[in-house]
Amino acid sequence: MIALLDGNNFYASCERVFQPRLVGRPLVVLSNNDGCAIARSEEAKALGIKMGAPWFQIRHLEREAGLVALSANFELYGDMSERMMSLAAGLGHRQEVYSIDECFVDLDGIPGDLALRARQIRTRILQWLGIPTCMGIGPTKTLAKLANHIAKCAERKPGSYPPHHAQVCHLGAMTEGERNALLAATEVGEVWGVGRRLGAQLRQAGIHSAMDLARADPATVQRRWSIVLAKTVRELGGTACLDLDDIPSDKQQIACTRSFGQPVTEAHELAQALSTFAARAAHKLRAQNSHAGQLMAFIRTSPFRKQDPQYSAYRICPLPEPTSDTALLTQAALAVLRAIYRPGYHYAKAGVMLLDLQSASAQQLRLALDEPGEGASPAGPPRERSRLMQALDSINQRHGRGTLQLASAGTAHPPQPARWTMRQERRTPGYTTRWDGLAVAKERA
DNA sequence: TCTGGGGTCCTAGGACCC
DNA sequence: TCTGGGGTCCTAGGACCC
Repeated sequence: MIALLDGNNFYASCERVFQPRLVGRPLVVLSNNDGCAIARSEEAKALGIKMGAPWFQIRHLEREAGLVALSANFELYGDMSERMMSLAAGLGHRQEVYSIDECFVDLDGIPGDLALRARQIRTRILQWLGIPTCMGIGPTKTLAKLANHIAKCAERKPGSYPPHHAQVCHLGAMTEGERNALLAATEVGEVWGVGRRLGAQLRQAGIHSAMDLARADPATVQRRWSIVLAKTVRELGGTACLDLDDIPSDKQQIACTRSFGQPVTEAHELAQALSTFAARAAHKLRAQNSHAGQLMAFIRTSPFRKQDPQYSAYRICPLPEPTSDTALLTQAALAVLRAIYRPGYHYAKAGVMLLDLQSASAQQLRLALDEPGEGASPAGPPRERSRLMQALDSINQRHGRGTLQLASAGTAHPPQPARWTMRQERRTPGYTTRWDGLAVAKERA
């Protein structure tokens, strides 16, 4: 059996832990730049706020319905996530952290009543961390996901499923008839791996519920759609096709892209933004001990501003040899910028992607046929560069991101807000991640 | 005025190989 | 009339996930 645990309205729940006054009130967490709603409390959902709703379209609810909106505080959510995952790991022997608020746990070899155990872990996470969760248990990942969906709906939407499945739903501990009834009551679009497009196509083909899909012929599904969907069909039938991935593999690409707080027109502003993004991506790259063989950078105007002239361009820059050096990657990003920048546009977004990633420990060195020093890098001897990057990372780790950076990323210290930096007007403190953000239990008199 | 960010996997088709 | 056979690698685009 496999369990899937996820945090309810995770970002909103994280904020409520430190601001209990928000409990019971409609609450949304906004994307970067306070652009749109990316998490909603149950009360906010009840107001009809959709996932991804632009803030400017729903902000009237602040006044009319007491809606509270906060800027996303990803540092806090990441830290809360780690705490939740370490508690969830107690469920079984192997855990796959699937996203910031979800994990699969392998329950094979765990004796006793699994649903009871799940409820105990759930209670512990609620008590120790303050985050409400739901759990689904099933013989495959897809069924565990489905069970989790049922557990959530049974709790929130009375009448959708039998109430005893609320919070914890164990598909492996019920009769076939009971399980089939639950699958038949579930829209096919709710199945993991069925998105909007596939959902519409399946309904057109007369497949409306999860039960219909489970009963479909995998070979036919594979011919008509894809092997991915055929696996989903088998998984719904109880045959495991997706392994638990408990040892995360290295990323194949690393990106840092941002929408700007305000439109940007000048090349030097874009250069500062791209420098910052390249440095951040390079840091992630070093964290997984990889090198990048290629770098992609792009700049673009806003597709939402239809009255403005539109421009979007990117270029891929092959690197002379794979590297994770911030200076070399920044150089490449700025070279791309020089090639694609056109004056006269209101740029709204830019980004850097690192591609062709490979292990740093198995590096293919360049054969230096026509160069003075063997293996010489334009920035200096590779080993010293590597130590320089280690020093950079440890200083920034200790004193905070942006303490030490390249001059091309901006020279003001502390870094000043610029047109390209994010708007985050409603950000809460780093309650668990910064000394100056510690929650105050009681003010001194 | 105002619309997020970061990933994965699969497929079809073309280039190229012997 | 008749135009091989079998394979790999790469890329762009589509679909999905949270």
